[in-house]
Amino acid sequence: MDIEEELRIIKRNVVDILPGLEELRKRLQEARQQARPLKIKYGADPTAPDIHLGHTITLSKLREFQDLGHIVQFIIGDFTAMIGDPSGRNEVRKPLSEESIRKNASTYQEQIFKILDKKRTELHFNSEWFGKMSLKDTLKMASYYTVARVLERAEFKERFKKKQEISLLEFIYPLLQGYDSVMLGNDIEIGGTDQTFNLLVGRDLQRDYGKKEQIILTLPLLVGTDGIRKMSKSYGNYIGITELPLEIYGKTMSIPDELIFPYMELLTSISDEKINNMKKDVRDEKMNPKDAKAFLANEIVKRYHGISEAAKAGNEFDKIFKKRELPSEIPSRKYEKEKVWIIDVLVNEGLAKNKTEANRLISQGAVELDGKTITSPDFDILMDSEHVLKVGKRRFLKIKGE
RNA sequence: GGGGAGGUGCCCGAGCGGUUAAAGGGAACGGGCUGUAAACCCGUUAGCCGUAGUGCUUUCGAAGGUUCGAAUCCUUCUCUCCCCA
Repeated sequence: MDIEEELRIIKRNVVDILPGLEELRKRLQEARQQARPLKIKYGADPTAPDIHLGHTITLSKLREFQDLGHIVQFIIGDFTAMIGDPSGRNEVRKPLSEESIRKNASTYQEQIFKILDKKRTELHFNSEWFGKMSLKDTLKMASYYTVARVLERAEFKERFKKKQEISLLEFIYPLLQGYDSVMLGNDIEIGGTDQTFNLLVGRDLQRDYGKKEQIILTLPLLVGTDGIRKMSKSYGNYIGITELPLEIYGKTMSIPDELIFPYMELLTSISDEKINNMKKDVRDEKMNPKDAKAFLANEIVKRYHGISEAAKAGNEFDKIFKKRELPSEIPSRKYEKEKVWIIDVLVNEGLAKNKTEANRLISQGAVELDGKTITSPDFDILMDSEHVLKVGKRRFLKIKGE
């Protein structure tokens, strides 16, 4: 493949290349001459084991590198997680136990290979080297960086100005992440735009340790389904790649309209041309945004569950929300009693979190039995035949007697 | 070490002796409408009582106290932030 073509693929969706495109081109050429693959580093934090669409932007980029013949160094920050990861919030995150880290890490491994090519992936844990590091080595590492440099980091600058707490550990954190690069000797490191500073530290440290400096690729952060904050499990605005097809489809259908095209660009392999055409059609009102969204939802489900599951999810969604019919599969539950109080059913089956909520749902007209709205909580379901209970628009349950 | 500010419901944040289960916003849930679980509008959001009341219990960092009555006042403890050294 032509090197320019390779660069074109690499550049797609990338926000920034540091120090610049030229360096990247040079590194590619160099690797070709030496007939070696490039090593691409990506660090993951084992605190949130469920991979969601936000992660897939970077993972897909890694996969592209693999398909171009390069090697991915996937590093799990098990050591740093053990001492607590302070990144992000204004609050220091609790350190994780060794056990939960191990569990999270293995979940990670299962999930990343839905996207990455196992044969072209090296897996590393940073406890491999940090576990053995002496205080002397640590201090040496710390000596390479200055307080002023660390304060350059946008987030620190902000918090420093607002006089919020910054722990010493947080200060060192970027160094730890950077030291991973020193140990791995990677050519490129990729991460979200929020990681820019940390990635740059890696570059600096590699130089300080006399290694070749990594080239940095930053990728956009994905806005979550709420349309406001970045996608994150802790904000509950995420779509996980291991979720059920209908869940993924439905959640995608619930994103604000403005997110339709950004999602298409970042999360699917739909061609730019096709995306632009759709954009235009929606703008000219030739296409209903809902249909563009349905197309997107289908693409996403297809990617993680295959084409037939995607079609099924789409039909199912229309059935429930457009035609207001019953879904084709409804969980069912047996009761041995002759009759059961509606409130008890709602609570027992997890359709309401307590009796107060069950009462509220009924008074709001959210509960239907066999298509009829239940108006009073003073109601028993007779277990003479099978009944279909519907709560809200999307929760269904079949109940029957023995 | 000295001084100051503060910890309120899922989150943010008002309240600073009764009318406070606690304003407002966010989020979630429900309803309406629709093009969808978009947007918009409306409602609900401590728990309990077979449904109902001017009902009962629990909640404002923790524990005590003052008072007919406290998230609001006092004491002690605890945690956080800021300033000075």
